[in-house]
Amino acid sequence: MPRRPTKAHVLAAYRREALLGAAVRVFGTHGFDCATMERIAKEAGVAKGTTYLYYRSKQSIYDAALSQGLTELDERTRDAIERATGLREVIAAFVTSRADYFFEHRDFFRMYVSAIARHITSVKPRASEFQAMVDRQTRRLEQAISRAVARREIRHVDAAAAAVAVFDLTRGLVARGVVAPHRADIAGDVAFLSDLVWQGLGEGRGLKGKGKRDRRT
Amino acid sequence: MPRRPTKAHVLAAYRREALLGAAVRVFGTHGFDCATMERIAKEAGVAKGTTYLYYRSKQSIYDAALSQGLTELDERTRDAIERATGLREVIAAFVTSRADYFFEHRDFFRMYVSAIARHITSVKPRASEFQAMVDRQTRRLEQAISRAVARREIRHVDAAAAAVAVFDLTRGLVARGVVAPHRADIAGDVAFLSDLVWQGLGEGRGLKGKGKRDRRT
Amino acid sequence: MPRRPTKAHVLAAYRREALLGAAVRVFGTHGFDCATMERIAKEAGVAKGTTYLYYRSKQSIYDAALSQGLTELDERTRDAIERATGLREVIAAFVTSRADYFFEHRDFFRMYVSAIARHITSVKPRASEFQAMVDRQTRRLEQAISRAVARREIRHVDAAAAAVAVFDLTRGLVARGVVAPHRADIAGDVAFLSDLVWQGLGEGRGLKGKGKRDRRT
Amino acid sequence: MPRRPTKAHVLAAYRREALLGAAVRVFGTHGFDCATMERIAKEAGVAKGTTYLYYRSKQSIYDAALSQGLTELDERTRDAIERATGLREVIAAFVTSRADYFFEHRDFFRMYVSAIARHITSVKPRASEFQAMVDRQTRRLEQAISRAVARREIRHVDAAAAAVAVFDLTRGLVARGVVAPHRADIAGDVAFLSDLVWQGLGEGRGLKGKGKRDRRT
DNA sequence: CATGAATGAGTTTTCATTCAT
DNA sequence: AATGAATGAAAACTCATTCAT
Repeated sequence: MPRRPTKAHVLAAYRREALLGAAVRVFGTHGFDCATMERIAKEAGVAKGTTYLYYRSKQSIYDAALSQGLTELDERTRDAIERATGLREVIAAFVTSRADYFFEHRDFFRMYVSAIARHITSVKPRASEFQAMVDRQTRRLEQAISRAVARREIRHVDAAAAAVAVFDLTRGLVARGVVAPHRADIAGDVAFLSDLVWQGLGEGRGLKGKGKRDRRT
Repeated sequence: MPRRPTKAHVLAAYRREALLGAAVRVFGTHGFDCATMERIAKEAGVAKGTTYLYYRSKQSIYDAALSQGLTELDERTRDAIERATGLREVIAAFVTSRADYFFEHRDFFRMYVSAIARHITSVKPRASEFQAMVDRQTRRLEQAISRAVARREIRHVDAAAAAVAVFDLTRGLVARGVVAPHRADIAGDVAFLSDLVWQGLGEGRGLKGKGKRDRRT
Repeated sequence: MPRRPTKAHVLAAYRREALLGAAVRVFGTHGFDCATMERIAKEAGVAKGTTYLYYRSKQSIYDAALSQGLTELDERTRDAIERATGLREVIAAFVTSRADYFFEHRDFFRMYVSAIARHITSVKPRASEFQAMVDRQTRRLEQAISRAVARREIRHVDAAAAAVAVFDLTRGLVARGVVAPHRADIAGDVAFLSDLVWQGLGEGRGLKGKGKRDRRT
Repeated sequence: MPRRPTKAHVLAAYRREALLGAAVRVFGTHGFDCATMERIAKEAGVAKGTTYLYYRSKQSIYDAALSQGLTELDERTRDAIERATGLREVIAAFVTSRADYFFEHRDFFRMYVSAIARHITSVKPRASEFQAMVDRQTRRLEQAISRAVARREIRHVDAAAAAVAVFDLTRGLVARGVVAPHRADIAGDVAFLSDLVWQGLGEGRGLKGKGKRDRRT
């Protein structure tokens, strides 16, 4: 019976939110291993033990923070893409919305990058869940590209490959912007990448091609 | 009189090499913080204390391993690029040589990615040295692009931006190959990216452009 | 509002006290370098990690233990001297109060001696603070001697030199009592030293003298 | 058949000497625990392993160095005392010769002090041997005092107590000179102490006395 | 619910001692 | 005899997690 937002429920939600924000800041500036529960708790304004009332473990608060950020990011990207018409606009929307989000949440971007590193580093663990979250990020873009191919807006490319290419380019763009915060021409960078890809996907000069294949890892 | 590769010298070189290899494996599969000197030592077939006869600290063996790999990688890329004629071949050579190197040394790639994460996570430390090593990786590609622009082989683009784009695409390609080792069509991926960029850099259909600017951060 | 000796405060004070006591015992019987935090913790009845909740480092608990002992010792000496009238009584009070304190706290004496050795061994470190603590020990005696000279109770001697002489004699007396606990005639020893000095400071038989000079190092 | 100083024997003697000197320097400036065999070896100009050809262990080279220094010191004191006539001269000779020796060998003094601390700190170990070496130091002075009592040169005091008093005063004098090397009036200090004791031992003003007892610990 | 004191496993690093060359 | 590479035990210190209040 999930009704009536009790005072307790409100407080609990507030706490979880505060903890998640603190977690992003601390994990983003220290990395998983160097971050301490003590620091997260202090940053969230609670006692160390309280943290464990809301999250089972360090790993679990890390996962929650990561997941929340990725979901938010995904929503932003989805909304931006939905408003776009034509692949050219979709690509620009994808790059822009993601870059904007990350520049607004630099700590989250740091955390995100280190999560990827953690994922690559260590063959074992719950790879699939994180992988799935990341895959979802390119899903919509991939679909837009497929449709563009179908309606002959662009040449016949592997939509998944093209999507991850845009994805990778965006990540690199943001990474450079985050480590060198003084750099200015983000808008120019975005435009450059969009054009590069847009033109790269057009009917071109003697391409050796690459047929449509299933790209899903 | 430092001549004559003494037996001792040979042994020492062998040990350093073994330790570096072990370090790459362990750092690559555990990350800096979770890697233990004990494990590195065991992996190298020596006792824990021995490690410290060759490297002053955990950080120092990490740095050495990273630096050696990046240097080797750079040399491979340089040689491949030098053999190429025309920008199209240069780009393909860059992507191919790096992808090949990383697929031959997956553990090093893991270590490399986690080094980047470490670099992004934590604004403070000896950023510059690592940054310089990474920058060097794109230097040659950037120069080739500049020359291609000068001789009108491609349109007038920001060479640095184009170079890091290729760099980022390559990294993404490799990352996917490393986490999903079963995937097959590496050659196809390389061709796709090369084409994408090559065509993207050509004289194209109504680009909104981006003038030449200094991209150096 | 730092009032009300909370239950927590009492417990913390108790812990600090227990740890200090344990530290004196362990440092006293093992010396700084051979003492281990584990042993101190066990001696205090807590876990290893707990020690670090109360003292930042091994050095810091050592300093605290030493400082507390020296302060207590100084207070005892001061009280004893204040009750004395005439230099003869002052000297006896100095020797007696210190000897009593050390015999009551043999472990602290051991620690104290090894602190002096540490101070002498190694020219570099935070010498001054420890030196100041030690210097304070002779301050009051020196003043009493000065006054005795002024009122012609004793001959015109260097008060500082005389004070450290009494100080050194006391230390030797205690040291012998501590290493050979069976020895009995402490009172006799004290009397002997007091007399030796008292008579030594009187107007004597053809002294080659030593004028008043500033003795402060 | 200990004859013919072989070349080997000479070399060995030289090595032992060099190692002992190095040991005094290193133990004197670092204390037993912080001194390393490596450093001693380097200081002596040999390899680490070589040290173990001449001394079984760290403890054993420590003991040897200490013992040699104490023996030398004892010989110097003995010679000085033998040349003296009358207790007053004997006392001055004792203080002077020891102070001189220590000021010539400050590192040895440091080592000596830390050896005493080690002896007091740790009830267990081969106490007796070191104790014996130290006791020997006061033996001759004690005998001279006994004779002086016998011939009524001084009042009837406990010779052993008087001897250790002089001993302790000398140690304090030297310690202050060693930690504060700039201080000048060593000669003045020596004279002051000699006078203090000499007069203190004379027939005095209303002493409460202390009978002759066996002082040997 | 919230707290924060307590725990102890785990990590890096040092160094006396050994031993093959 | 001399060397110095190798060893591994030991110790300070950190921090995720628990639990009594």
